[in-house]
Formats: sequence, structure tokens, C-alpha cells
Amino acid sequence: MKTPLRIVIIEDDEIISMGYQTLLSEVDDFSVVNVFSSFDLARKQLEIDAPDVILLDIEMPGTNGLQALPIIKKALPNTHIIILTVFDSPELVFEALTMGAAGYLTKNSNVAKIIEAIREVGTGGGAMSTNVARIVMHSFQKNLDSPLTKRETEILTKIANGQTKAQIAAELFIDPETVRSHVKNIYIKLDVNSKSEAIKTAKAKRFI
Amino acid sequence: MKTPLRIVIIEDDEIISMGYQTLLSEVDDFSVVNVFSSFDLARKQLEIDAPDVILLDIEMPGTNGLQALPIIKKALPNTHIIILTVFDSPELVFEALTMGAAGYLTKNSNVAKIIEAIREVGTGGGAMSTNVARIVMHSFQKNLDSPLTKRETEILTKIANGQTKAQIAAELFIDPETVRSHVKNIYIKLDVNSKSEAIKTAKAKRFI
DNA sequence: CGAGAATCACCCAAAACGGGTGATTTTTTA
DNA sequence: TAAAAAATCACCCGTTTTGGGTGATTCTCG
Repeated sequence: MKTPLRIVIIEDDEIISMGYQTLLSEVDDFSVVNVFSSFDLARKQLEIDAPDVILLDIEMPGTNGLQALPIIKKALPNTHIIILTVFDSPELVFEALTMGAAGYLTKNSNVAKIIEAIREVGTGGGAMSTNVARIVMHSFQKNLDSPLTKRETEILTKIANGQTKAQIAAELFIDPETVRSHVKNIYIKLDVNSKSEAIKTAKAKRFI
Repeated sequence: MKTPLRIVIIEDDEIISMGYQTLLSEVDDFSVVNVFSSFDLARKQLEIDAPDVILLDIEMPGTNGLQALPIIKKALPNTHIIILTVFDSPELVFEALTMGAAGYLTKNSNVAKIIEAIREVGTGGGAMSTNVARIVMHSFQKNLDSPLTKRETEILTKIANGQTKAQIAAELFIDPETVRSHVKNIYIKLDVNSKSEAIKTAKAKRFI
């Protein structure tokens, strides 16, 4: 028989917490090993519980979920964390993902979805609810109506990566003067007159 | 009665194409209005078909799916495109998402998942299979063992955004000399001696 | 064919950079 | 609470990069 997935729930709303606990306990290969109403209460016990997956709320008394994320990741590198919250603002989502969350679910997700997500992150995968997916995907989308040409976009991207004109010229096998020409044209098209403004404008309008 | 979601399938494998067509036609509010074996064949007919959602394969004779993406987006701005392919390399996924794909599914996705994805993108949402979600989420994760301090990370991030030391100093309400100090320390910690190297190294190691 | 794109050239002054060295004040943490 | 780490500011130096102006040639694609 397979060892069950060890799950810990950190959620300050007792009703919700109890609900998850009951529902997840019914899953054969899941084992809810502990439930806490705040991260501060969970902190010391977590290493003993050694969960495979933690369902973590964001809004909590004391240390909130986002603050807890890096602390948990450091103490339990092999534990996968799923953020489970009612909030889905882009800022919170990106913050959670950069801090190492393996999943981000909003609380309107149905049970099947949550169970699927737990299994997924348990095997090193990723999981997010559809509204979170939308936010994440939008963050990738480039503006397809850029006034910049292919070459100009290419060069501005490299500038945004901190490369100097000389380095860019070497990489593209063109003269540094040519790079300067392109840059000047970029400035005109974007109506700016410095590197930083160009990068800022181009990023804001999603040209790069 | 609600108008059904108009779906077009562009897929060169006839067996797969036929399979999707049959399965999706059975869904009440779905209407598969056309099926093409290549984008080049679909091109002119697409505007007439005016689909809400297009299932687009990547590997195809002639114009491939990724090349087709921007063309479709330009011609039919209100049509949502779901990439449906066997490939899931990070490069392909990011390319597809930046070019405006609303969904990215691998062909091992089950039918329920595909139907759910079509409904989701039909209402402006996003959809991706779990393996794609994993790729996307990994791309966000920062290295939590950065040698850089909070301030140093903050400053290096701004440098990576093209800001000059003077601008950074103004934004952080500190002296430009202090910014220089931080930058020098960053260079030492990352073992580099220029802006571009620092950005490159920091990005490669996911410190920023 | 003709327009936009990409290429290269040379002028100039101002700004930014990278390196060195040292010091003070907060903040963190063991 | 004492030591360590982080954050702050200062002044030296020579070199590189920047932004602006102006113009010209070649390429490419519809």
C-alpha cells in the first residue's frame, strides 16, 4: 500500500478549515495530519508534521500566508504549498508564485479541483484555478500592434537586459553605430529620450 | 436559447481532428463550424466562419500554429485561440502565450478538460493543462537563497529596468553615493564588474 | 517600383560608470 | 546585550557610454 499524502491546513476560518479537513480526509490516499488557525501556531509543529502539501490561507492573524511562504520553503524545502484564498489580485498571485507557491486556488474552486491540485503539486506539478490562469496568461501577452520593427524590438529587449550598445552590436554582428541608429529611431517612435524611459514605456505598452 | 459557441479546429492529423470534431459536436452549446488540416487552407475562410474559439495545432504543413497566432489575432481580435499540441517545451509555451494564446493544452488532456478550457476561454478566461501550469509557475519562482540583501535586490531590479543611479537614488530617497555603494557590493557578491553582467548573472540565478 | 527597414559614419558635450578607500549609523540576530 | 550585517554617505580618479544632429547606402517586401 502506498504511503498517503500528508496534508496540513493553515486557515483561520474554522468553518472552512473544518470543511476542507472533512472532505480531504475522505480521500483514500490523503492524510490530513494537522490543522492550524494561524501560521504562528503552526510554525514549530510543521517540521514534526513534515507534510507533503500545505494548504495555506493568505489572510490570517499574525504572520500572513505570503510572509509565511519563504519561511516554510526554507524550513521544509520538499513541502509543496498551495495558496487557498478568496483574493486573486495580480499582485498577490505574482507575489505568491515568485515566493515559491506550487499552486494558487481561489476558494470558489470545487472540491474535485482542490483534490486534483493537491495530487498535482504532490508530484512536483503546478496548479491554479482558471481565474488565476487568466491573470498569469495576461501577464505574458505582448502588444501585437507595436510601432517597433523586429530589429528595434530585438535591440530594445537586449537594452532592457542591461547590455551595452557595444555588446549588442557584437551579438548581432552589426556595427555599434547601427545599434545607435536603431536606438535613436526607437526613441523617436516611443517619444522618449533615454534608455530608462524607453524601457519603461515599452514595458508599460507591452512592446517588449 | 443561447447562441452556441462557434468552434473551428485547425489540425493536420485527420484522426485526431475527426475525434475532436465528433466529441465537441456532442456538447449542447458547442458548434464546430469548420475543420481545416492547415492554417493556409483556413486563412481565407476564417473571417467568414467567425469562430469564438479556435483549437490550433502547432506542428502543421505550411504556416505553423505559432506563426499563425499573430495573423489570426490581427484578423479576428475577438476570437480566442487554444493551442492544442503534443509539445510542451517552455520555449513553445512562452512563445504561444506572448503571441496571445488564451489557452495551451497538451494532447494528453482528457475531453472534459478540453471542454472546460473552451468554455473558459470563451468567456475571456485562461486555460492550461497541469504540465503547462508547472512550466509557467516555475518561470516565476525566485531563488530564495540569494546572497543579495533586500535593498541590493531592490536596487538591482531597478537597474535591470534601465534606471540610472540618480533616478534610483531619487526614488529611494537616498544619496546617489549610497546607491553606488550598494552596486559595488552587488558586484562583489555576484563576482562581476559591470551592470550587464550583474543583471545577467542575477537573472540566470533568479535573484531578481 | 517604392517605402520602410537595416545598415554604417562622423561630430560633439554631458552624463554615467567602475574602482578605490574609508566612515557612520541602523538593524538584525545569535 | 554584544557582535555582525546592512544601510547610509563622501571624495578621489580616468574611461566609457549616452543622447543629439545629420546624412548616406543597401536590402527587402508588398
